[in-house]
Amino acid sequence: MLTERQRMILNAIVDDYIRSAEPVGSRSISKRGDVGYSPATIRNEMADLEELGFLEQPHTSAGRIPSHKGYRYYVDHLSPLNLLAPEEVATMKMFFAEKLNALEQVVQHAGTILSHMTNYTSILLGPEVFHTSLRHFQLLPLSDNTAVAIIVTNTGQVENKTVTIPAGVSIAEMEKVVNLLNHKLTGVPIYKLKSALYNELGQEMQRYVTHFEELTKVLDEAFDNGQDGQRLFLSGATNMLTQPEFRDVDKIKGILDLFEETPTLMKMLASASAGTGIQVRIGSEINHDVFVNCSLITATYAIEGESVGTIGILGPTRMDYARVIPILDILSKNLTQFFTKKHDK
Amino acid sequence: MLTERQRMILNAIVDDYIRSAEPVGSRSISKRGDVGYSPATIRNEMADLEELGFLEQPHTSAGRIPSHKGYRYYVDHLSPLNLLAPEEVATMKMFFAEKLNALEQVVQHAGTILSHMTNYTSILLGPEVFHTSLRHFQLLPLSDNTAVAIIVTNTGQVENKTVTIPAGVSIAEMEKVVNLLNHKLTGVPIYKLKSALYNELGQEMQRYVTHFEELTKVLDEAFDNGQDGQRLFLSGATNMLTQPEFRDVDKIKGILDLFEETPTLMKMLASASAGTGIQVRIGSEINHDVFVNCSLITATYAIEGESVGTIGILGPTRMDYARVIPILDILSKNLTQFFTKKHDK
DNA sequence: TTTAGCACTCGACTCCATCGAGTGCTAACG
DNA sequence: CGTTAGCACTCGATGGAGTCGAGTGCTAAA
Repeated sequence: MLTERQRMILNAIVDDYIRSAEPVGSRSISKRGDVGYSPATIRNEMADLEELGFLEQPHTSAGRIPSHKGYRYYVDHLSPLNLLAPEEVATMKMFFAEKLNALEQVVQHAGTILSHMTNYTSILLGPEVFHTSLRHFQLLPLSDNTAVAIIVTNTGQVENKTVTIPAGVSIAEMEKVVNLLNHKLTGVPIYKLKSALYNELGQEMQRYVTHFEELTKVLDEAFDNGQDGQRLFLSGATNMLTQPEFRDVDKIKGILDLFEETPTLMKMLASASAGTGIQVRIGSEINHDVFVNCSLITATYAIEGESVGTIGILGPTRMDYARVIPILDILSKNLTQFFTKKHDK
Repeated sequence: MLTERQRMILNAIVDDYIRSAEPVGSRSISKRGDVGYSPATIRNEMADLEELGFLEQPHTSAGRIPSHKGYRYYVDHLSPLNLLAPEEVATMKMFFAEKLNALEQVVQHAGTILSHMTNYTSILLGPEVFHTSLRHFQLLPLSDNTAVAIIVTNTGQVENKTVTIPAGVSIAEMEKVVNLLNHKLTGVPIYKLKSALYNELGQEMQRYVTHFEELTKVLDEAFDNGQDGQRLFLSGATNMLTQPEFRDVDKIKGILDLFEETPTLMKMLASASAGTGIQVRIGSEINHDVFVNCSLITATYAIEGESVGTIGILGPTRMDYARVIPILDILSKNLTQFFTKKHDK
């Protein structure tokens, strides 16, 4: 589709623009050395590239900037992953050498590392409870009509919820049910809890328990891990402010507003997990008006081969892809390795 | 210190400036009606007020703006709490009528209500675990050498931590200890757990258990609720961006950066809890460079007479004190009432 | 003591000239 | 024929001059 020379020039322009955030002129490309042509020649090619839709011109007498299509081409043809400085790779490795116990803490910490290393905003989804299984269930009375339901997963995540106890249900009764559940449901994946409750245990429970219906309602409530099944971690939100394209308060407002809408961000990240490997979404590909000038790069991490969470970097479309992509790649792989190892133990 | 007329004029100026965010001239004050003097007279008084340090002049031919001292005077002499619209009070009442079980959720929700009602940023400290007591303790093995420690308080808060189990300690041994602890420590305030563990139980435990030292280390770890004792909730951070004084990205950057530093914010809020009732800190009184142009208004809420958390509103010094103060007042009182009632049940 | 009148100040805004980076086109060059 | 030098042209950015007007301080009269 593009000649070798066009490819080189487009590459050079995107590269330059990523560095400078200013429209790139033919002269500066010519002087870079890696494209050995005169400004005039480059100008001709630039005109062609613009016609093909890879470049844009803010106004007649300015240089060119990459279009979304231009970025897309650049990313898709990015040279075999750029090498990171060894000390940076070391930083990431070291992080996993640290003794951290709580799964979610590890993910959160990974987020701050990401945002610090890249100077962009990191958005991560914590390990999905979905694919973990029940380790222990408990119902602890607090007062006459409330109790805390506690669910512990095999990964050590603890979810809790305060539930209301229907009038007439005795503590003894509840204990019986809880014992039964622990006996029968330990090891069952969290997402199967509800169906297991109804299908397999329903009858048995009905035999032991008088207030069957009320109790299932309580358990329903306890097992219903709405959006709490996964936690969202955001780090380096203010890095957005350092980007010249967002120096304007009005432009940044919408973005920061969205940062407070956890569910929306979750959906955004979750929709990525379908694809495998590193996924790059540029501008409108993110499907969010406020992010038209942003790019989102995501990767997933897994436990035992099953993808359970997502790590992502959000920055301007003029993002340093060549640097961010390998960072995400390494970090996600390390996370997977770390969790899998931990899980096996 | 000030004449009645000076007080009125100062009041009028602060009032106007809060509304308009623009330097206030003598003419506009004269036209307000509540101060029945000509611009010339008011000009004279304004000159005096400036000399006394209550007003400032951005430049010679501009109106006056209140100085920190001016705001302070204004706040300290604020007329007996302004009345809120009944429907606003109703909004807050309604919120507490809702059936919400988890304590922290209530606080978090209160934060969003605060920021929405005021259009400023709300910062709240969740109920301190410190003053709650142990309801249940549990140690749940996950793998050969790790376990989840779960602490449930009488308020239904659940804290959990993954701990490492020293080699050689058997599960049976651990269970013995946990049973003993539940038997002896239920009802003990969280902050006394550690000392209770050492002083009262040390000897008894030593009798039953062989790996005494290793086990206390584990329990130490479990009971050590570092900064997790309290949770911070921030809402409406982007409301800051709508304030004309922060239209500049450089000015806002520092503020938003600090918003990501949870521990700093915590200290900031906690230092308020010393005072009772509503506390207003203006500009430099907050003791933070980035907040020189901000004011922080805080109130505390209590459980059983003991103050356990703080709710606060951060906005520009040019904040609508007359509105924010009663809102905070009502909400904090409602929170106290709500928690106390809930606690009694 | 209060107020009307007035000269003065100074930021905000508009207009305009200048500057320069970058372009597109044409013609010359190897 | 591809490449390049040369050149006129475009257009945003920059900066200075002029104007406007809100607001002041001071003086003198009511």
